[in-house]
Amino acid sequence: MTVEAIMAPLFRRLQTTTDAGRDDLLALTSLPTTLRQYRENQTILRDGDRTSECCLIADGFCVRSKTIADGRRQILSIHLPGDLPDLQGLHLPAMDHDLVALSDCTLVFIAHAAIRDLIRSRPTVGDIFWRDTLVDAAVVREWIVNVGQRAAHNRLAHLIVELRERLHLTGRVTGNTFAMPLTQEQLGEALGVTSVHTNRILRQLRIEGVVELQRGMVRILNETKLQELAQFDGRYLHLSPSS
Amino acid sequence: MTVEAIMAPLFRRLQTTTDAGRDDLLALTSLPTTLRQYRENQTILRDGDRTSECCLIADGFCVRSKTIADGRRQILSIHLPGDLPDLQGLHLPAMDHDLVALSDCTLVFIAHAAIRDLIRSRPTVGDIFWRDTLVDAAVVREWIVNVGQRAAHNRLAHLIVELRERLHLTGRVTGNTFAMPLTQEQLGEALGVTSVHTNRILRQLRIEGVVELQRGMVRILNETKLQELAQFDGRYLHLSPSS
DNA sequence: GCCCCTGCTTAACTTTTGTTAGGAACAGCG
DNA sequence: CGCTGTTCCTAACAAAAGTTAAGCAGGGGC
Repeated sequence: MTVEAIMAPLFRRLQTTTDAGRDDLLALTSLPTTLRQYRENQTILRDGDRTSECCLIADGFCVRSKTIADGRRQILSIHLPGDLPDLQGLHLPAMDHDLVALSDCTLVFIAHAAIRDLIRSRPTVGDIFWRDTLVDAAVVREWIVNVGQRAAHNRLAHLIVELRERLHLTGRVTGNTFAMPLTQEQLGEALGVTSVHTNRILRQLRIEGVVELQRGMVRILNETKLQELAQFDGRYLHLSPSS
Repeated sequence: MTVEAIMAPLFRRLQTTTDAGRDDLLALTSLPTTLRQYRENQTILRDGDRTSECCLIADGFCVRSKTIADGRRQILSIHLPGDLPDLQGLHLPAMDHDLVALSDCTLVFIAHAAIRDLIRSRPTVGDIFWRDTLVDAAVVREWIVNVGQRAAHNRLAHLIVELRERLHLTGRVTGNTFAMPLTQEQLGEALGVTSVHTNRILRQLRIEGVVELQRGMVRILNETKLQELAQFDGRYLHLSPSS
């Protein structure tokens, strides 16, 4: 896999969401990287780990999650190709959550030292990365709203729309279908409900002809109804450099 | 109010949580600031606002919140003296949530331009601020776990302990008492439950002799029981520079 | 001192969600 | 091909939380 192919989703995302210059992106390709493959369900980083490198998702889906004392688990965010899910490690030495591969994944790792060097010589890259962690935080804030205030079926609708918007950025939506490789159990952990209840909601949405979820693929059946349920306002994704 | 008095809580916090040098802190005092007072319940920044300055809380409590279409509101985080609750504005031009004064507040505003200049001349200050936004994000992530997985009384206990830990950083806890100036309605908005249910939980905790909340002051009656309920693991606060 | 407003408190009732417990479908593997 | 383990699906029942509707308490303004 070439560096260009690995970095493609990141570049595509940065090109539309930031005003990174051509030379900034080029500088990124010169970073030394280590490619690693992960299997479905494999833990990439564990709560408490101390990291000396950051990872970029070249392919596959990952989640951040936290497990509390009684064994319950909460998924904190879903990460797609082009995401840098542990960029915070640059300034927070210890992980405060797990990073897990949802599907088989291709990740590349970049040493913190190399990133720091690049930022020192090119402060704009630092600004782009800082902004990236801030958008990430904005997504996490909206996640709180979802889990805290919306009814379960609205939550699911909102998550589906968010994921579609973010996948669209890197050209991973075809028609009304896209990948969302979470089991109903994991979906429940993301939404803060049990797997039984997730199943109930999915059935309801299927029967009402809103969306269908099969073998990790979402198919949107009725866009209008979906929008109505999701009440999605994508400003928090900060998709344009000026937002 | 002198610059020193205004910056004191920020300095105290940075001194224990980062390895900011004396000269870095000194450099902060030289930033031009504008002092503004806000009344209880006054909105400081509105969802959608475009900012050209950041604020530092010198005194009082603020919250970030989001209101969804049906009028429900979710509180996303609580901010204390020494916090920079809209530092993200440095790289995200538009607010994606509200910032509201919970109590009467004293804030100072610092122009983005001045901060950017300082960061350019002192990259360490940039690192400290970046880290600050990352810790903020970590707190928000834990908030998801709270709202998503814990039962309502555990949520409240967790919030109380978190707040105490953070207030302790700037010496705002005396014995087993500290300020938490949220109405039961607001507490519900923070925990993702209704005000009626908040009242139920508070009554239960009062009867069981765990905590008492009166006129915006928390009084911890039984530390052991509180810990048991909160299952608090403070690593996510990243209180030491090496964590 | 009284009024008014906000916040607190409670109860009765409804709805949502969790729990427990199965069985069915399906994929991977020997 | 049949075994095994996971995921999906469903139902019956229990618990948690929301809704609605009151009355009460206390502080600020007149």
